[in-house]
Amino acid sequence: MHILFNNSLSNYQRYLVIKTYKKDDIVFNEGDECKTIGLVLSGALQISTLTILENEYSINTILENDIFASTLLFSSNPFYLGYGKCLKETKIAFITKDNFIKLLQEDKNILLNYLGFLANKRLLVQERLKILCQKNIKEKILFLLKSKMNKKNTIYFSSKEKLALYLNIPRPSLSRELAKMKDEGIIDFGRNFITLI
Amino acid sequence: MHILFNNSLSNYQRYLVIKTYKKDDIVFNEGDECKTIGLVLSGALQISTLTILENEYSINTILENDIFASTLLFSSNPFYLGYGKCLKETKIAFITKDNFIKLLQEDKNILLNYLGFLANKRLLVQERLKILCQKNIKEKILFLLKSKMNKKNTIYFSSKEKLALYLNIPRPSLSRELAKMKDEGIIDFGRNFITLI
DNA sequence: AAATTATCGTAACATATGTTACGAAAGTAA
DNA sequence: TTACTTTCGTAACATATGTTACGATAATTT
Repeated sequence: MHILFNNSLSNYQRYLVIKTYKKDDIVFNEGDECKTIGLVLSGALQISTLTILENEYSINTILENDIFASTLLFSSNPFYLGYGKCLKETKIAFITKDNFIKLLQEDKNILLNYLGFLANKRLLVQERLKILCQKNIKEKILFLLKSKMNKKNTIYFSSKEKLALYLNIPRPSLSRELAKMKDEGIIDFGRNFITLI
Repeated sequence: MHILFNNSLSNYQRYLVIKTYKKDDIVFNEGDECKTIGLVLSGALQISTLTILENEYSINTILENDIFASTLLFSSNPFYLGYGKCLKETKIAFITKDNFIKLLQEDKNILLNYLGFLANKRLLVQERLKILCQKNIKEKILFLLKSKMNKKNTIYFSSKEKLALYLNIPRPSLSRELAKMKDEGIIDFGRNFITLI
């Protein structure tokens, strides 16, 4: 099911513009005015945003069935702070602000879907915030486990490097702490999982 | 101006229920189902949420002209994770989910106000997230300055203790780093301000 | 003004974490 | 299989940060 539309996209043709991009195509540039919300229908869009401090970019990848610019569009300064580039062939549906408002007002399902989407996004960010606020690496790992583990007390991840990035710590620091906690008998872990004992 | 309503609240009487609480009154308890969004019209509501890890509460204060439970109401598990207690006499307007949806669909201004409110909330959280992701205290302080300072390159705060809490560091660590940066000639600071040089 | 309380700066010390480098293990491709 | 690349664990070292305590200063109350 689509994140916004319960019915087929074709029912909403008059509200949206669908564009198809090739790999490395630029979707928007830094400084462009943000006039539309964007739904990634397929492919992957990489958003690189200039950081305030240095001339570096923080990177965020929008995958299939996700939405971008949803916050920016309704903020008081709706200009892109970075650029968006496609990582592969990507199909995006754009909806102008006016059309989007119409959709939200006319279609209760879309409104509910969108409010649910925003709630989920916010919960994800808040969870990360809480993890980063833990006072040391051990607590970060435990918090992550308790909030994300399944019924078998296990979390899975693609790589330790990615996990360390999410926890905002260097990978060797993560490895060291995991080894220590395994010694203490608190957890077990493998190449792509951690289990709480 | 009110955060949701452009006109007088009395125009929306049939959509909302206004309650007045005394100091220390409980507005909701942990485990209660969240069926309404709440607008704090005056006073202050302190929300204490149980943390996952320990039997501790994280505290969040909702002041006049702010909204609470806006995320919870549209999440998949809408039950309060903590309790809400009034810090002084407090007036709150409650709107049921159904009524709130009606308001959003029928009144374009309310929809826009609410989307703007959510956007601002999200930007605030993201900004804090970015600060916490800085690799050391100096960078945290600089990031804070560059994102929040006024035209005179200055930020103000109520106390160093509060600032340290926001940066998620101990107060003495903040003091030490500020002194160091003052020595280096990067900043100036006083009891309730920091200026970038 | 005096007394009391809250906020803050400072220092000494302990320690958790960052940094760097290297070899082992796993994964991938030829 | 072999060669190559990526991911990972480990260790040694440097350092930033946490912790604790105490006096100074500012703010508040009496």
